[in-house]
Amino acid sequence: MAPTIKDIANEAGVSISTVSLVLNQKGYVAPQTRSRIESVIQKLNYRPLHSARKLATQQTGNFGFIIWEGHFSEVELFYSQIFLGMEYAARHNDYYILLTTVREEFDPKTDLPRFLRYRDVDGVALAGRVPGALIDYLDNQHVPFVLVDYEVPGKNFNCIKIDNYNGAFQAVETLIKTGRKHIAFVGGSFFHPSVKERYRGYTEALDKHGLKHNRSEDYSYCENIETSRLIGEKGAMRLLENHPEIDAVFCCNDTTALGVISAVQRLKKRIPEDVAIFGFDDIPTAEFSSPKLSTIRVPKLEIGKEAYKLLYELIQNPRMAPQTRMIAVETILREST
Amino acid sequence: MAPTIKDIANEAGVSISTVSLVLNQKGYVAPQTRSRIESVIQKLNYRPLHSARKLATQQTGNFGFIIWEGHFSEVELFYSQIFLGMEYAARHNDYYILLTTVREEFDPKTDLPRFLRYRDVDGVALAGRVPGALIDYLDNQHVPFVLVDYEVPGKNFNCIKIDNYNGAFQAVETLIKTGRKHIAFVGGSFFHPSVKERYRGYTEALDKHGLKHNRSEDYSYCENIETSRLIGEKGAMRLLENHPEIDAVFCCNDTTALGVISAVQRLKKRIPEDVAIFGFDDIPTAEFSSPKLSTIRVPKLEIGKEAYKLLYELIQNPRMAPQTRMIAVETILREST
DNA sequence: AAAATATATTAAAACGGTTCGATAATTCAA
DNA sequence: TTGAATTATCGAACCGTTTTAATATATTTT
Repeated sequence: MAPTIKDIANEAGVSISTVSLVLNQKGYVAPQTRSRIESVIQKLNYRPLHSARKLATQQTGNFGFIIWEGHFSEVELFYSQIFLGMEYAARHNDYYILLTTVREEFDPKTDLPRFLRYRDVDGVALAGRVPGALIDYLDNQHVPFVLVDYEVPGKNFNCIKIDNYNGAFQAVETLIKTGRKHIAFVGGSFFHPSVKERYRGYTEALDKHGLKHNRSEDYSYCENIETSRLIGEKGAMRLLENHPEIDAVFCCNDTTALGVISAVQRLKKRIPEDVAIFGFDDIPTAEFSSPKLSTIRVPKLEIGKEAYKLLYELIQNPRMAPQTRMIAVETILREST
Repeated sequence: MAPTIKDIANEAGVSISTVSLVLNQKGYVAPQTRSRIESVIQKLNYRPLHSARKLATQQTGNFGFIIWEGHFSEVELFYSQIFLGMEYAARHNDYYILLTTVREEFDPKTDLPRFLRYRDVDGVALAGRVPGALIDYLDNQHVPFVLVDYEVPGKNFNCIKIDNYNGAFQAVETLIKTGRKHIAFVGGSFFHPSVKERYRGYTEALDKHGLKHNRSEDYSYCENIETSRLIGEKGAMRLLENHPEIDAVFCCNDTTALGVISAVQRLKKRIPEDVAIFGFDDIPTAEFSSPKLSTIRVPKLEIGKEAYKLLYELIQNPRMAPQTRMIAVETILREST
């Protein structure tokens, strides 16, 4: 059997209280006692039992990570990477991250994730767009939570945001600086605040450089269909057929951009000579597409790490005022521009 | 505060033992007592506290899910889907799945996942190829584990296998039946038993139909480089340049096939008229590539579910003899053949 | 030198469940 | 009718920690 705190206490000739104190670095323990206990711990390879510790401290030691079922599969590895970032951060700490998905038609009565029903988490990270009913539930039940890459307009929740506006602005400005005059926008639905922000970055970059004529609705294509890739293909087809003068496309994410690439290639136009293409996210595939995709790198691991940190601080200090943390992005130039 | 078992007992006018009995459906409880207790539980929305229960039963209530760091990112959503399958199965039960990755250069001394170091799991699922040192560790420490989509030659471990041989055989036979005479093979390293099996299915299908001349080494390309996609591109390039007569390529997985597709398109050959392409796995992207990819569907969710079930049985009956469960695959015909 | 403070250790009471064994009431078999 | 078996309930021990408050000793301050 695995040794318990009692075994350590006996072996070291002290009470279990003292062992607990060195375990948690609390109170006063004489230096030589401490080191004696520590060496016994080493020797017996002792680890405190999670459930016992959690029972005593009245914490669960878990954070939840919730994502739309569709997102987890569709948006490639974007959210998986954010999850990994959280998991990495949690490794240096005493928390486990429980990943689960919720269905598109979410009803808190029946679809509440198990770890919420059983109160098995101390807090929750919500990745990407997430059912409003879920957010309301967490808010009402006072479960600490942070929104990751999402926000609720008009509400002041804890969130980790990506600097979508500046990323888009930089991307489009880069396109303009390389001489592109007719820059189109292709993306998903404006339901997602990130898309909105990226679109805003796009338009304001155009404005700054006096390319207002790009801003007609004709130059942008937004639709909410099954997959981002399909949006890219359909969008590129329609825009390029109606407007052969288009010489660059800024895409609202990389998956969409991959769709655009394949459509442009089918139309026998050269990339980047005839049409330059810019993505957003820097998913792993972006580096291996042909041509390799220029994009705005979103540091996904760092986002996860930041989400973890915020959640952790929230647990330590439950009355902390909600805050927003903005994660900077980086321009990555490859072959598609 | 959340109600405890004591609150339920008081409210129902019984002892906590009795409440515990109905909670766990054990022993004898009079029908009317049971229903009285149940309605109190309903009314107060009581849930037993995980850590308390786990402390008492001496179980952790967790299973681990371990995967190479690279795999989780590279092989698209294959393993994420298997994870999801496990998570779905666990939902109807009392287990949580803790997902973590291990580095390529794994050393049990320093890189042991936290939940193993702290003995926080009752069992572990290992997805795909996984460090031998990790398997040895689990075996020595008698941690129940199952290999998913992997096996160790010569060792009799619990595992969930995909029917790679028959899948490959079917795929190649399908190609042959549509008149293809020169069928190439492109894939990753033979380090992975699945690749070996798929190659065996490939060769035996050729043999059965008297296409032995395909079997020269010239018709297959295997390399272990960064990404499967790149393997596909390089492989297709080399094979098609040296052997213009090749009229079909069987790929060891879908990601590789996507690489092959883009190489073939770059060589200005038509798919499937000039070259038919067959994948393996049926990753989500397969349905949205152009042309859409014909492939062998591997039921990833089901694999996860089966892994969970096997692990669960293993916990119930620790002295169960190691067993292998084979998951059947399905041919999916789309546009690339 | 006495009082106050800091250091060191521990016994015992939680934390919220499960389970063993005792006890009592009821049903069954001989 | 009696003894055994079954049904029903509960007290108490236990699971492995943390934490509070008490006690003892050493050190500092007045």
